[in-house]
Amino acid sequence: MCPRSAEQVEQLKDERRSALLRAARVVFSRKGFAAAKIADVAAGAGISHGLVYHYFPDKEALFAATVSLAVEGWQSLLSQVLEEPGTPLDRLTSLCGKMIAGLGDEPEYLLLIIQAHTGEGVPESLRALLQQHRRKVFEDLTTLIVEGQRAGLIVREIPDALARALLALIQGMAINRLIDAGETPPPLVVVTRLLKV
Amino acid sequence: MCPRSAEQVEQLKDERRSALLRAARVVFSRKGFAAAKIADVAAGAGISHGLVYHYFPDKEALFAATVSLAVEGWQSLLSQVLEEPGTPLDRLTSLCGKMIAGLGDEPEYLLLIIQAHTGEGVPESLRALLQQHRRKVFEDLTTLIVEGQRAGLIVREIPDALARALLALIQGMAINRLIDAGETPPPLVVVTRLLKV
Amino acid sequence: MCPRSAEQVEQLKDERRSALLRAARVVFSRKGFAAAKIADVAAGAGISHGLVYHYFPDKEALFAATVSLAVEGWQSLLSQVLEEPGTPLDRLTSLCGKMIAGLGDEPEYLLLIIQAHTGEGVPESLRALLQQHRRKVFEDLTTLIVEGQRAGLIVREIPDALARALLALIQGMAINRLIDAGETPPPLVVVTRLLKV
Amino acid sequence: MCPRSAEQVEQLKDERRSALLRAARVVFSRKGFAAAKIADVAAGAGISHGLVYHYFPDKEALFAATVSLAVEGWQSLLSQVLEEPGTPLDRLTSLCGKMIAGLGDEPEYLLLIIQAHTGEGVPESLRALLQQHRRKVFEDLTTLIVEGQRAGLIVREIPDALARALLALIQGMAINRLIDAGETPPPLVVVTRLLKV
DNA sequence: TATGAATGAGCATTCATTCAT
DNA sequence: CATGAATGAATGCTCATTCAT
Repeated sequence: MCPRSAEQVEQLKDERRSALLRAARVVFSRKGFAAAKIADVAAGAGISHGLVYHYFPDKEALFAATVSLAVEGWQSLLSQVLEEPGTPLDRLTSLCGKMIAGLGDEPEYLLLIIQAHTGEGVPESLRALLQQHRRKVFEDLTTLIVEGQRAGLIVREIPDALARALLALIQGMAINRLIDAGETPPPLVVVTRLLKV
Repeated sequence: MCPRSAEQVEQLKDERRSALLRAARVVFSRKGFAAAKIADVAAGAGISHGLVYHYFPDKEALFAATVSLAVEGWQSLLSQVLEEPGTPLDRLTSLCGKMIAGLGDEPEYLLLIIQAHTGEGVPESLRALLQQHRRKVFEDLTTLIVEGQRAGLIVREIPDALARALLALIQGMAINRLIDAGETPPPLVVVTRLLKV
Repeated sequence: MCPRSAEQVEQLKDERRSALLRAARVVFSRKGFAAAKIADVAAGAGISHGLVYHYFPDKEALFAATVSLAVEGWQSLLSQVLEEPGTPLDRLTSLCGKMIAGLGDEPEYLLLIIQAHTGEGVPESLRALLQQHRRKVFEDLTTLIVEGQRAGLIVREIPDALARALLALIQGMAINRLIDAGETPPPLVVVTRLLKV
Repeated sequence: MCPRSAEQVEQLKDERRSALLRAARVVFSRKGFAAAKIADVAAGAGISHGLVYHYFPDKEALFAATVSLAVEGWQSLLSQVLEEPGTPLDRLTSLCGKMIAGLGDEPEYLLLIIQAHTGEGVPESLRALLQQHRRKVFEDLTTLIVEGQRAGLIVREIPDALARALLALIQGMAINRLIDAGETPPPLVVVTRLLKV
């Protein structure tokens, strides 16, 4: 009845929703959409499987929300880096550093996106979101690379090819992180060798 | 009954086994172990789903055989390249070229290995095989890299880190190939920038 | 705490109980016991689904109460008509008229009784109540019919058969009312043709 | 391999399909769509629940097929009677007789149609089929009644009202048959009293 | 051998019921 | 008392696996 309680209830709901999404990120990224069990996600979030359906209408919606969150995380990371000071190469280096650091905390982001791309039963709307996201990332990367090339800081290869290689490298690192959690990723200086003149 | 017939039968069996494994490679790599349906694989090989069980005892065995084949392909590619003439950098370049070319024909190999690593229901023996494979690949790569560094052809970063980065790049390219079949992979010269001094 | 409040509370409870039973009548008669959702009934009564359990111990009890009410309505209609003045045929005609009129307001009574008869999960006690009710209705009807026959007002067919036919006709009309709400039931004069000499 | 075997297999499939539809008719008519369990139908047909899905894609399709069959049975009965010789009253009497006799063997037909009309989760196409069926039955009955009235054999009430009453009576009898299997339905002569002058 | 009918374990989803607030 | 979050049993449906033909 009192506002405090209502707020707390609301907050609890949000927390649980977040916990669900966190658990979903782990489960979906490791197993893919089809193999992931709602019961696993629920267990990961510490709730009963039935309760999942109070927060998301079905497995597909939970997956879509999880992937959307990952995409948003990427987008915000990207736009944040784009506004940093320094040369284009500095910014690309910062981006790679942040992505690599992110792999430590949340190695699932990239995996999720991969699963969503390749998996079955992924709704078309989600696939469209991902395509759009992919295009945006490439555009931003390519823009930075071209700027860096003009400044003479980045090697004069086809910018698109460089962007593709950079992303492939980061994604590959995410996968290796998942395959072997103990392994340390290659240091940043190795990654940026792809770009430097 | 007559030997000829028996041979033909034997040959037919082998052909079918191969067809099955080919279909399985495609289906498993795209959907993962759990989401792949035996019926899909059978349809891909042009036989009834019941007949699959004349060639493999169960789904797990079919998956294990498929992954083993992929691993063997890698191993043979690797050992073949190691015996090539030329500098260590030449050989590494050749390896990368072959792997990239392979992505065009059979982009599934790497994906399969990833699936096998992360999936559920993968038998321990298969996981062990993969670990061993992984270790061998790293060893060989590292050896080549060290040789190249001694020859002053390869940059003096931690060899293990370079090997890791190279593999991550190739794997990432395989994934992007799967996500967007139309996309052309980055050219070899971009890939080898990771290594060159 | 004060008596006034207690009374009001009591009254509120009664009103809510009635609202629940009214909503339950509609929902149960249209969907049957199994398909009816407690949440639907609660929504129909304008309360939360949890509150239903303050008024009825479980779904079965709510159903039983709903059916009992329908039975009581029938019984009271019947006993009221039996005490009316006029010939037995007059009273039967009056009964049919009231029943037909009732279909307009509350077409669910008969349906409910049918649902209770055929449904699963209906407690034995309820089924017994219905059997007894059925027997009583037949007895009363048959008595009236026999009287009417003695008075030469009702056709000399087996009284039990006439009673059965009359009830079947009324029930069938209730069903058609439910199937097609726009349809007008056959006029009373057609119904009583079953009986008249 | 031999044609005999193939035929037998085909025949077995048809038989099982029929057995399924027979079981479905019983289960659906007694419980309605929502409360009927696929497992019950399967058990009634003597097969496992999984096999049901080799014959019908889902519960809804099984229900639709069951109802369609019932509708077809009605339609064929009706058209058969319409071509019989004799006066319109003779034909109506024959129709009622056949319907009453049918209640003995397959009391579910009418109930099914009722369930399909009132139930939840019934696809719109099925509902349309039923509406159309209903309209056709009314038309045919009304035509017969009008003819009979012209011949002076049937009472001069509103033909539509007579048709409605006749159908309601038959439906009510079907329900009572279901409620109390032991009970004998009213004799034909009582039913036709509705019509005769 | 080859087929596909048959079985049943497993998972997504729903909903009656409970209970903390 | 009133709410709706939480639980878990039940049910539709899928699919790996078996086996009669």
